[in-house]
Amino acid sequence: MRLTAPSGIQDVARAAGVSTATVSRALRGLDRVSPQTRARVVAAATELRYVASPTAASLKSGKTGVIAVVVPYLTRWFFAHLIDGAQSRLSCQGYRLLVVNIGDRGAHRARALDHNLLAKRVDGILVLSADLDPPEVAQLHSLAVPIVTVGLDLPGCDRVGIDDVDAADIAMSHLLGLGHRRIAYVGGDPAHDVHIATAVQRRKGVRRALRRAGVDAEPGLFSYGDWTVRGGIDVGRRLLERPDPPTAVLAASDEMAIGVLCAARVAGVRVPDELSVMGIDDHELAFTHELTTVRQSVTEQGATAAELLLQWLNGTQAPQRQTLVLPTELVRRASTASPPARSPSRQGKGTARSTRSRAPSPEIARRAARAR
Amino acid sequence: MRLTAPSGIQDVARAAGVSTATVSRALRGLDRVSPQTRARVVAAATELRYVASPTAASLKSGKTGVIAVVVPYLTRWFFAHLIDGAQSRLSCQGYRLLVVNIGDRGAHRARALDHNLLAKRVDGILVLSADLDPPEVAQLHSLAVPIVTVGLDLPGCDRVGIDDVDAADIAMSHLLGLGHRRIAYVGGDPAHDVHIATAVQRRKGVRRALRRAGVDAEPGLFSYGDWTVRGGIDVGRRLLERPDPPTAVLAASDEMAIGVLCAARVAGVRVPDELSVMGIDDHELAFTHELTTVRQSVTEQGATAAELLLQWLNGTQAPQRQTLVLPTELVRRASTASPPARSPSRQGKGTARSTRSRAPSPEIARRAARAR
DNA sequence: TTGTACGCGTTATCAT
DNA sequence: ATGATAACGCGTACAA
Repeated sequence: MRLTAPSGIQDVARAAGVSTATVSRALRGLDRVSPQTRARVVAAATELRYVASPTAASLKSGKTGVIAVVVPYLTRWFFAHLIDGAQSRLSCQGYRLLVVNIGDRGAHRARALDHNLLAKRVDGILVLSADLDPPEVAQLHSLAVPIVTVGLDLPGCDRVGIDDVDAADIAMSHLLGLGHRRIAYVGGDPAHDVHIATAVQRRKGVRRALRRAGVDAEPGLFSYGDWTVRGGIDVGRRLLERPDPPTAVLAASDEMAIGVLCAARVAGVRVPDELSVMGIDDHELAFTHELTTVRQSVTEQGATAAELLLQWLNGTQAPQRQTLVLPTELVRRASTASPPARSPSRQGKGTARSTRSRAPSPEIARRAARAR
Repeated sequence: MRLTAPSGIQDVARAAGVSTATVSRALRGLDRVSPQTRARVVAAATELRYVASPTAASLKSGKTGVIAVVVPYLTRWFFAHLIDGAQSRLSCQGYRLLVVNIGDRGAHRARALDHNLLAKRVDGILVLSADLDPPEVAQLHSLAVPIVTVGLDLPGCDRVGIDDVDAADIAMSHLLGLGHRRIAYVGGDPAHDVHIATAVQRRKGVRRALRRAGVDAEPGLFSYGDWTVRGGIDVGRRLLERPDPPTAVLAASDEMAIGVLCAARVAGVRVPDELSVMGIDDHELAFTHELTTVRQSVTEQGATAAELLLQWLNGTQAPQRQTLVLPTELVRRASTASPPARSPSRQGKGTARSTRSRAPSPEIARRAARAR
């Protein structure tokens, strides 16, 4: 009952009339301890408010019960949900979660990932869509603990993610299926997120859908944003100022799509009457803005990654060194519709082919419909 | 260069031709080590890629370099930003951050806060607006480490927050200043967040502003939400279905305000022409929805709380056991305007006094203007 | 300024 | 099923 001296394993051993070894075994639920003995030990431990020192336990066992999650941002929707998913799974199994925020390129990164800060401190690592360069990856590997990633490939690591090519294809096909032909794409900058496949993959999906529909990919309608609302506003404004604005915009993230929506509002362009807008993610913002999008369950990706890591740590399952692909799904809302009847303000210097037919091809329609 | 055996302090001592004690002193930057010796030791340590085992160091020193942040949610805007602010400050000082998500009332809470899981594991605790009941608080105190809170009072702990009464007053005064008299308030449920002052304080501010303006607080216009968009939608719909709907709605959070906005859209009520809506927070959603709100810097609150904790841990400053109040600021956007000209559909069973004059009193106008 | 030696509080190995 | 004891790897009085 005294608060002064936290009791140690010896105190419990004495109180229960057994050795420290038995206390340790009994309290950790190991076998080869008689029920009566265990009961006595547990009683004594409870009485003395004994809690094993995790530091001492780690020193001997080499296990810390801590998993590091490496992320570039904490506040963005995508990362907050990844962390949340991982956290819930990890805490169920008694693991604790250490947040490593490496931020957006810069001096902090080196410090955050410094070998010293993580060495011997964590049992495993979750890399959540963080764009690490080779030296940084090497640092993580030098820690010699299991690593599972979400959204990027790391040699020798399990990976969880969605099929980004397909997600973008689904989105684009939805717009094509509605009859749009002048569709702008606001992607992630592949020159920025060098080692993350997302930006590249989603653009690939966009091109695939266009190709299948027989629509030329006009370079002027492809632009980059920084995945944020603010970035979407900038790109959206530029697109709407064009002499031959698109009838639809697909953004690689909901946040950028919302930015485009804001730009349209400022420009007085009605959505979806004059402009269709859609994103990818199904962010909370997408719902409140009635944004059509392609849903991915980010929380589940985080949880799945954690699950893989735990299986590895428990020895239940060896690393498979391959990607676990989670599903995506088209979510239709009010921000997309068929393009306006052919307006007179068209036929700029744009595509050579331009629009050919209003009705979507059967293939496109089927594809656009399949996700739901 | 070998990856097989991580080198220990003895290896370094041998390589540098000194004792382990000197290695320890040299590497941690303590004095009483000659520059030459230190250089030799550092060289040897670098060469051998030596990193002191944090577990062993903790066992001896009693310090872990880890701070626990206790939160009820990870993904909500408010909490993600608090964590972000705290994290950036803590990592600057070499502390690491352990996330403790206690969730929303239920079995998980007990487990997450269990003495065992935290005992001897962290040097300090940040309680970020988590609604802990007395037993839970006792558990935290039993860990015998410094605690700093954001948004709630804990006996003997420093606290960081905003003046919630004032924030709500500013918001309400803005609406009153615009000429609104039938103003609904969507608050947080004080019966739910029992130990968090926010819900109570903000409602107090609302009442204060109404009283100052000489407007009766009609009970029917006061309702509760769960701080989420979804909750705001429900409340908003009910408010708009009333025979005598309000001309303005103030929600205690931007997320609920956005919900009201969604409800208005569904009901075909134009904002701000027919209904003014405002929130409190300055959430990212507020900007994209052009929502008028009262801004609080949540990131800064997290950072400030971390700073206080660090001062305490470094012995720079003793705990002051008082609240550090951060400023708030009115942000005018397009969701608020003067109420529509007296419509014929009014004069229900409502207030006895009802509207008295269109022009706001000088006091109200002054107050509404002062925040910016 | 530097080295020696003990202890931090467990867990794991062995013997019983 | 249980007990004795040696690590685990470092920090730090204290001695030199």
